[in-house]
Amino acid sequence: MQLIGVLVYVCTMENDDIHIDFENSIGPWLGKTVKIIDYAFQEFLKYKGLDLTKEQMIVLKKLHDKNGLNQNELAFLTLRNKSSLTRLLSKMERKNYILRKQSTKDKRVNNVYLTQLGKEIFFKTKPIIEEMITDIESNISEKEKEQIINILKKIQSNFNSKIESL
Amino acid sequence: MQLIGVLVYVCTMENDDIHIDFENSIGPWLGKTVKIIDYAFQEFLKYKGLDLTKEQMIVLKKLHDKNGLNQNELAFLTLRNKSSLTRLLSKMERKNYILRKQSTKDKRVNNVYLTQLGKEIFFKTKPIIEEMITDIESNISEKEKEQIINILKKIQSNFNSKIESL
DNA sequence: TCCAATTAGTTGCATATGCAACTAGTTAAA
DNA sequence: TTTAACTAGTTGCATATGCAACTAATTGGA
Repeated sequence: MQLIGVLVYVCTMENDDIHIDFENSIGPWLGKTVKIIDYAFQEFLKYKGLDLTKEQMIVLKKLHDKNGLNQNELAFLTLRNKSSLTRLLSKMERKNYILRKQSTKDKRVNNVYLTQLGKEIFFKTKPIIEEMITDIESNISEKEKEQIINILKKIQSNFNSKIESL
Repeated sequence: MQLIGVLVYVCTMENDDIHIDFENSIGPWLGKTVKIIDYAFQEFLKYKGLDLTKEQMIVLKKLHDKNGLNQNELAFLTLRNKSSLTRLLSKMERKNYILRKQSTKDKRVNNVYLTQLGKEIFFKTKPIIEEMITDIESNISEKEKEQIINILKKIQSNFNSKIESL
């Protein structure tokens, strides 16, 4: 597992940047943290023997919350491009986790449903999600959790106005 | 720009999840924030007419900090797999931003250097990096910046032990 | 000295992703 | 009603990425 070395290294790495104070800015810290979490999640899924990516898991979860969402809605909820979603769903359909059903009201629309297998897979994945959440937040106080989420909300809103103005 | 709609939507979205408290956990907030930042960054680079991805920019920056790093070191510093780095460098070499030079001391090693063009591109990119950092941190106080970086460090260290124990 | 183990980098195969162009179905306006 | 504009989803082309298997070079131990 090559990346582990990388992660350990980076996490103990101090600022090596004397040109731009890049490593002491929020952005790079966010990026690294998410990379580490994503990697751990993927490892964890593999370790538990689940044939599933993090992205596919999120789709399963959204469908578990509300079965029959259409692809547009799923793309919105999972924060991805509709073409990316198309291909994600195709892979999941091939594995028989989900099912596309053309809407009778509007033939352009596909409603997406969990299959029995998809439900089972999600059921197996749920404790992993919960454990990931616990792991991320261990050693983090309730107050810190509030703090970080508030700061993240602020950052996001900074970019909403930014993107709209482009 | 399709994603903009997505971003605006998601950022005003409240917790729709009654099964697992996923949307009020740190993980998903981190993920969304990074996605938004990455997207804005990419848009910004395109807007400025730079033929460069965020990933390539990071490589340029690392080489600007220390020209002649080998691929192994670059992979470490940029937190990516060596095979991914190989291909990233190939694309950058094709664009004549960087140059691989085989080490005479150890013929297995490639030292990587910025070309003149690579230096120019980095020079043009630098203000964009600085503006991104400013954007991310606007409306964020110095104290909050410290807070979030500390929390992120804690989260990262949670996963160091986790990954090592797998 | 010579062979085994290690190391740096590449490549095949897989995933995920965005944009732009496309098809097909729907809506709205002339 | 008929056509233009829009919408949902797909596909081609591009990027980035990880793992495993590979090559070539180096190192270290018997």
